Amino acid sequence: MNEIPDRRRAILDAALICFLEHGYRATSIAQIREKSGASTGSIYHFFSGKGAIAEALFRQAIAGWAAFAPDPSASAEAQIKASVAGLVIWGLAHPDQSRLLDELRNLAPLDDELEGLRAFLSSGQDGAAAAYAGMQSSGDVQNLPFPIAHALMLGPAYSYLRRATPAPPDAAQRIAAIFAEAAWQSVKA
Amino acid sequence: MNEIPDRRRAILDAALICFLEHGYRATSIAQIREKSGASTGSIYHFFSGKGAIAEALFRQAIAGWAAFAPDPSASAEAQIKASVAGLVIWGLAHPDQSRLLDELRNLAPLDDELEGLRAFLSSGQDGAAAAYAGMQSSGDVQNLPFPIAHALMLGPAYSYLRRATPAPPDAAQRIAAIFAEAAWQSVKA
DNA sequence: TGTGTAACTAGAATGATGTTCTAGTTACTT
DNA sequence: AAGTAACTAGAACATCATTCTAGTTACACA
Repeated sequence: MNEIPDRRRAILDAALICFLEHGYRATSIAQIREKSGASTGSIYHFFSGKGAIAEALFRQAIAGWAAFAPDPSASAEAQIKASVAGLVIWGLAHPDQSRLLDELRNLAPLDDELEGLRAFLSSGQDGAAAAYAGMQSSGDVQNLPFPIAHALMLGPAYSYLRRATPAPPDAAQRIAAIFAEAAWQSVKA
Repeated sequence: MNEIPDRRRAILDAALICFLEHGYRATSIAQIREKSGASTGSIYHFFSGKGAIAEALFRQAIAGWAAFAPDPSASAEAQIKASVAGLVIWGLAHPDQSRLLDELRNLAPLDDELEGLRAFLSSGQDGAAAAYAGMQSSGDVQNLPFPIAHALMLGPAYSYLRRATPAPPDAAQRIAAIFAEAAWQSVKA
């Protein structure tokens, strides 16, 4: 079995707290070192650098959102609405992690430290593009270039969550429904 | 007339080139120093730091987009469509500057160097909120909280431009029309 | 039980960066 | 001609991510 060493776990926990509190850039290795109790050497033993720590946390956070993944056998409308609503509901329930994801997603193309994240992100992009292509060929959605369709569907949710504050579940449901409906209206055939 | 080389302008020009080429974060003061021919001291004489240079360039770039500002006497539909289409057309004509604006806009809330930019951005946000409130009270648009309406209208364009490549004017017009139409459909009463 | 090897840890050294400091030099006013 | 404010230069400084060197532990195997 793959047991995660305590040190590695402690480093990740400390880094998550620091990243949520001060953001990725403003967090120094020294802060992570002090909060985790690990030494510089230990940190660089487990991770190739600050970017690799962020990447590990990114994958961990995205797992929380993945629970809302749409059922591939559902209708195009249901899949798209579920994707968008799931993103909004998860984001409003975990605004800190949501903002961290957004920060890292935007930083990745520009920051060489986050090169590993770029590959991970573009693979996710490929999956979404394939799913949209399927809906297109069954005539459920408009025949748009994927970058445009993607922006139409998820752009509003990303943009909103960037500045959103925590919301109680019922309010989050209402807000999610607005974005889900708008997404579907924007791309439906 | 003594045509003294304008140090301030040279610094801004050099910084713009560096920021467009490597991004804000990856640009060092040393690079700006070398490209502009100014010394470190000169740079810090004219600007309080790297963030202040970015802020000056940000205001300069936004002036280019402001040429597309909608006519306040037009209908709500025309104003909203003009705003979104203008953003997309300008962004596709100047992808470098557009990406720089986006980068700085996303970095501002997280980077203490860019504190000055935060005030500037939130003042712009206030103006947009007031304009939307006016359309709301005349019953032209849905009664949505402004952060949601803003995300619905401009989120897709922001999201698209972040990854877009230069496009010829006719293609840009077509793409802009898609986003403008979607924005209006998302918020119209 | 001893021994060798790999995993792990520590913290000092390194190199790069943004910023500040000190000491000038230039331009303009009176 | 003198004074002063604007400007310039580049060394000094503090902080950061990262690398390096020298250990210490855990554990397989004799």
